[in-house]
Amino acid sequence: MAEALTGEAILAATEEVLRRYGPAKATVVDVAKALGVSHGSVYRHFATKAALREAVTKRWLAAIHEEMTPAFGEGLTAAEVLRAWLQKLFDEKRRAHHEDEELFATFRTLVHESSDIVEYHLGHMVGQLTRIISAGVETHEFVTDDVDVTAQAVWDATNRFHHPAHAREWTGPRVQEEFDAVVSLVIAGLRYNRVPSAAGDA
Amino acid sequence: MAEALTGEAILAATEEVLRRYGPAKATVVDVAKALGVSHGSVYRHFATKAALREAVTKRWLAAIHEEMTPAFGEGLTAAEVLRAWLQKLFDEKRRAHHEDEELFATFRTLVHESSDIVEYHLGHMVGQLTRIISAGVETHEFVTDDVDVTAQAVWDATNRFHHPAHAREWTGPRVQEEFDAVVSLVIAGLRYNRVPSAAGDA
DNA sequence: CAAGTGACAGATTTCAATATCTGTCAGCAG
DNA sequence: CTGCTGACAGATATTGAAATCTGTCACTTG
Repeated sequence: MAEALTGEAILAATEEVLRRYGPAKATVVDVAKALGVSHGSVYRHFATKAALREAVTKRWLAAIHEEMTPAFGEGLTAAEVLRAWLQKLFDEKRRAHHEDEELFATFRTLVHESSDIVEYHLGHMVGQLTRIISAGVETHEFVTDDVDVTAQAVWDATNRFHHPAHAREWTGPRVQEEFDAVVSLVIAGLRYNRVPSAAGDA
Repeated sequence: MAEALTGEAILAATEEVLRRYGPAKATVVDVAKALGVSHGSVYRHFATKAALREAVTKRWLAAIHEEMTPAFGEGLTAAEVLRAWLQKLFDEKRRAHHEDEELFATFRTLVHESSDIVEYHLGHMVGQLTRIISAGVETHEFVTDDVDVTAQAVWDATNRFHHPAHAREWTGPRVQEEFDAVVSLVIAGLRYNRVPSAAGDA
């Protein structure tokens, strides 16, 4: 018998099986087979198939989170940082959609079931937006009454360019242009935004 | 034999059948049965089942288009007209989602197949946005280089609140608040979009 | 005794036979 | 002639029996 069976080894094997068969066909028995153990052993580490699937997705999202740290830097305006961040997110999602097709489909499944992993992911992403917007508010580049509400609004407004339900639309020739237009509109809005309750007008 | 079989009668019967069975179960034979004719007769008026389904949806969308004429009026700012229009659209979609559940599902199916009816619908909606934004540009309330691109951007930015893929999210308690935040951000953006000189921040 | 096994019950999926549906068309009735 | 019918071929959907999968647990093994 080789090394002890670790959670990490199971996750790696599951990812492999998921890539090969896709979320619809991958079974716990397949994972066990890939590891050369009985499926009962897998259940010693992960209580249910859903838990296993979520753990794999969590691992996958962690890599994306790593990538998605805002690039604050010398002489960059908050608007530039925000645009770059949103662009990177869009690029990353597009890449994942057609390169990690099967894992992406797993992620889409989780979104559909609105698991707490997804909730955590959304919280993380909106949190990064909050950081960027706060930085802009501090330099008076952006104006807003409530950074959290505004960060959520920016997330929602760019929904079409990161929500997996719209992944099929990401291949069209006009998408980048449409993305740019939305981001420009959003950035313009950040320069002079008030939440509804406090909204004055021109 | 009763009256002649008209396209209109077939559409009404189809809508009824669709409401009763839903898009997954409704068949052309069901429609013919409801009309007391053979299904061959239905094919005399509509070349395929898809054409029939699209015609019903077209009819349904026409009613929504009727409803969705922007309410320009004395003393209303373009921002007010825009917000009211978007709110009405959101309300109407939500209503349709839970009252006309089956027809809404048919519409969702069409969106998924990206038929030309949907394309027409989107064109119409973005066209209305163009009208509203143009009016705002004329009174210098809004600023933009390209009204069409901006109208599309407004449509995309509010995607989460009218795209049927997100219908399930429309029931949460926070949705209205999130909708308001996005609309406020968008309206703020329209005031300041792509302006080189003028009104410095704050 | 910690780590893994494999047989088991109930749930879910597969598969192939069967039934139904879509779309066509020759022909019938007014 | 015009509008409708009904039988038909091929495509699609339904169904139920068999196979597989999930999750459990008493038991082996080092």
